[in-house]
Amino acid sequence: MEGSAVSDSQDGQIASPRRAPSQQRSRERVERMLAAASALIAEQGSDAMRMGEVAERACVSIGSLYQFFPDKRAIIWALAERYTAESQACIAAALAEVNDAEGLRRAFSELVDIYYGMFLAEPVMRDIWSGTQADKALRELELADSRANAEFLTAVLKRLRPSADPEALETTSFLIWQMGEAAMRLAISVGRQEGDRLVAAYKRMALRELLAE
Amino acid sequence: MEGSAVSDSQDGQIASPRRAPSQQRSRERVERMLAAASALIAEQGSDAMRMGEVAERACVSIGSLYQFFPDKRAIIWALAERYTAESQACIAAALAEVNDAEGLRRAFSELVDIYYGMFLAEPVMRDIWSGTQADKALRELELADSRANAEFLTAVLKRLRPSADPEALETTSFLIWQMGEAAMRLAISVGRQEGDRLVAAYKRMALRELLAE
DNA sequence: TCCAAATGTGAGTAATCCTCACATTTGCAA
DNA sequence: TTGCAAATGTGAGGATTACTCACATTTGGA
Repeated sequence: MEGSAVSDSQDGQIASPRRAPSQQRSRERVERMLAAASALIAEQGSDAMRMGEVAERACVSIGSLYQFFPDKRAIIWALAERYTAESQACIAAALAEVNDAEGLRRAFSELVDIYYGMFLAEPVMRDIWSGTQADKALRELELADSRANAEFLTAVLKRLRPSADPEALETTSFLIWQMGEAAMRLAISVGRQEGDRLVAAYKRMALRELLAE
Repeated sequence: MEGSAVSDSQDGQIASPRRAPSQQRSRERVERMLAAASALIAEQGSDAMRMGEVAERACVSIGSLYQFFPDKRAIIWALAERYTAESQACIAAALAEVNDAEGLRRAFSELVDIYYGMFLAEPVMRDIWSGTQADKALRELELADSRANAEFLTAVLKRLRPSADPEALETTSFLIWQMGEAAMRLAISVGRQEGDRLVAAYKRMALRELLAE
C-alpha cells in the first residue's frame, strides 16, 4: 500500500505507468507533492488545483511531478487511496467484535458519527468524494471501498441472522453503506442543523433495516 | 420555463448573461444546439463533448453557440433543467391522488420503477446526474429538484400521518428521495442483476420507513 | 573510480474553451 | 418602400493549462 506504483487512469485505459520512487530522496519529494496537492485542494478544490501550482508549492519541477504521477487525476487518486485505507482499518476494527443487536446498534451509530465528523472536518476528503462520480478511476475506488466496508457489515449480519439469505444480506449492507455516503454528502451540502437531522434520520432508517426481524 | 434566459454559472459567480433567442430563426438554432449536445453526450459523455463539435453538428458557428450559452456547463445545465421539469410533473401527478397507505405503496413503487427505467434508458440523463456533484450549478439544480420532489412526498405523508412532526416528515422525504437517486446511480454502475436487487432493496427500505407507525 | 539507472528540469507542444471585431439578417417605424 | 437599430451570425485568434521530451544531474553499487 505504501510503495505501490501509481499507474491507473480514467477511461478504462491504463495510463503510461510512472516510476515508483525507490530512493529516499524521491520518496520525500513525492510526499511533498502529495502534501502540496492536499493543501491546494483544501484551499480551492481539486478542480481549481493547477499542476504547475502543485509543483511550485512542492519546490519541484513540473517534470518531476509527472515523473511519478501520470496525470492530474492520479494525484487525487493517490490521496483518495490513503483516506480509504485509513478509514477501512477503522471500520473493520469497529465492527470486528460485534456479536449482538445492541452491539451493532452502538457500533454503527458511532461509525456514522465518526464518518460524518470526518466529512465535516476534512475539506480534502469532502472535495474528492464529491467529484467521485465524474472520474471513472475514483468511482471504482469508491465502489471497491464501499464493497469492502459493506463486507464487514455483512459479516456482522451473518452472525446475527445466520438463517437469512447471504446474498440478501450483502445487498442490504452494500446499499446501506452507499446510502450513508449519499446522506453524508447531502448533509454537508445543506446547513449544519438540517444536516444533523438528515444524518440522524439516516441512522434511524439504517438501523431499522439492520436490526429487522 | 421555456423562454428563460440561460445565465448561470458554476462557482457562485453569475456568468455574463447571454441573450435569450427572440426570433423564430434563433430559437430553432438553439434547439439544434441542444439536440447536438444531447447526441454528443449520449455518444461520448459530457466530459468528452467538445464545444466545437457541438457547433459543427448543429451547423452553427462556435460564436453562435456562445451567443446563447455563456459556457459549456450552461448547455449541460439547460438539458438537465428540461429533464427535471419533465420528471417533476410526472412525480407530482403520481403522488397527487394518494390518500392511504396502500396507495402510497403502489405509487412509490411505480415511481421508483419508472425512475430506474429512465436511468437505464437515457444515457444523457445518466451522464448528467453522474457528474452532478462536480458542478455547483448542477448540484444546486439537483438539490432544488430533490427538494421539490420530496415536497410531494411530504404532502402525502402529512395526509397519512397528520399527527406526526411536519419537520421530521420533511427530513424523511428529502432523505428518502436523495437516497433513491444514490441507489439508482449505484444500481446502474454495477451489473444489471445486482442493480435490480439493489433497487428492490431500496424500495423495501424506503417503504418500510414511509409506512412506519 | 566509473557507469547505468534513477532522478530532475523547464521550455515547448497540443488541445480546448471562449472572445471579439466585424458581417449579415430581421422587424419595424416613417 | 426604405432606413436603421437591434438581433443574430462568423471564425480566426487569444488565453489557459495539462502534459511531453530532450537533455542535465545525482545516486548506488560493481
